[in-house]
Amino acid sequence: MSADDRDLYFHDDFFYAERDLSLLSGEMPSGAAIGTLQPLSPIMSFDDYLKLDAFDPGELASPELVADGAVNSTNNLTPSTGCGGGTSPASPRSSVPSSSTEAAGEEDTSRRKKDHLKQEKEEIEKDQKLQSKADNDKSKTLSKPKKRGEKRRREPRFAFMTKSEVDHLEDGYRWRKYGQKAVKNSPFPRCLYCTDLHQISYYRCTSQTCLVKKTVERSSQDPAIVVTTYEGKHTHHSPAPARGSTQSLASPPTASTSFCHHHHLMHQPNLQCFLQSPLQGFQFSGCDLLQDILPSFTQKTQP
DNA sequence: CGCATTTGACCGGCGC
DNA sequence: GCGCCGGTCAAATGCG
Repeated sequence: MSADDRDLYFHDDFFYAERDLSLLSGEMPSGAAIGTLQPLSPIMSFDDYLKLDAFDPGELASPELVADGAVNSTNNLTPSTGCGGGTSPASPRSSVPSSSTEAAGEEDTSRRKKDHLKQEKEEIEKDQKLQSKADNDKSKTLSKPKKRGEKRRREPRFAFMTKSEVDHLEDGYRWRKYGQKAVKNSPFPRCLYCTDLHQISYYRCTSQTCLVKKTVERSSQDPAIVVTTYEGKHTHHSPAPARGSTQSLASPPTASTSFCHHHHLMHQPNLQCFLQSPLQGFQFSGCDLLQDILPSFTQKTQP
């Protein structure tokens, strides 16, 4: 990335941390964390945040606020504050609590209530599941012993946005990819000029006792931005180092990048006024073009 | 050889 | 009730 590119994305008043950079992607020459969610302390880095013992999304904010797009209430896009203007509030390391994934959720309160009610039941089921899983261990003798009927537990989630060339950012923990899907949630379900789908990757912490999951997707606004959504809480203190190197943690830039050249070319110039607010989500400054291109983001409704 | 990734199939929730 | 879609599983494959 060139200096010009940096200028393109980072305004004077938009804070980004080089430290996060190096942490998040060792091989990234000049990539930058465009913003990391910072619910606790504006000083704490992405890395610190993740490793924090007290790291508990459920405690960072009430479930109402954190769980499943709850932040939506504060995720309204404020129409603009002038490009450079920067009213980028407060916390420098601003974040996008409710990224495309979250925002798209748009779960209503009833649904969250449901989830809440189910939570206890599901937790029991989950424990049982884990138990049986441990029992079965490697002896998966049965072809499909998995009981799929059980409902999933919805952990509080939160998202980080990071400008990175790699999809999977190194956060100190080991992750195992267990799925990848093309999502339609994106404002660009399909590129106008090609048929590439906006894809999302699903990762799980490799620690057997840790149930933390995360999803990684390219920002719908800027393919150069990686939106990482964490779900759950690490139950272990020492993140296991990647085997060998960071290779297992960070896939090559081209490995599973979901954006197409068109996106990249088309939208980059429009993101120069891209701002973030920790509590208010995105802020677009004088980016009419961007709003035209991202109607679903600037407004909830999509044509 | 062991672990990670890929990828198609499958499942469940939700909206219409 | 049906279809869509997000999320997960698991066999196949790749890689160190």
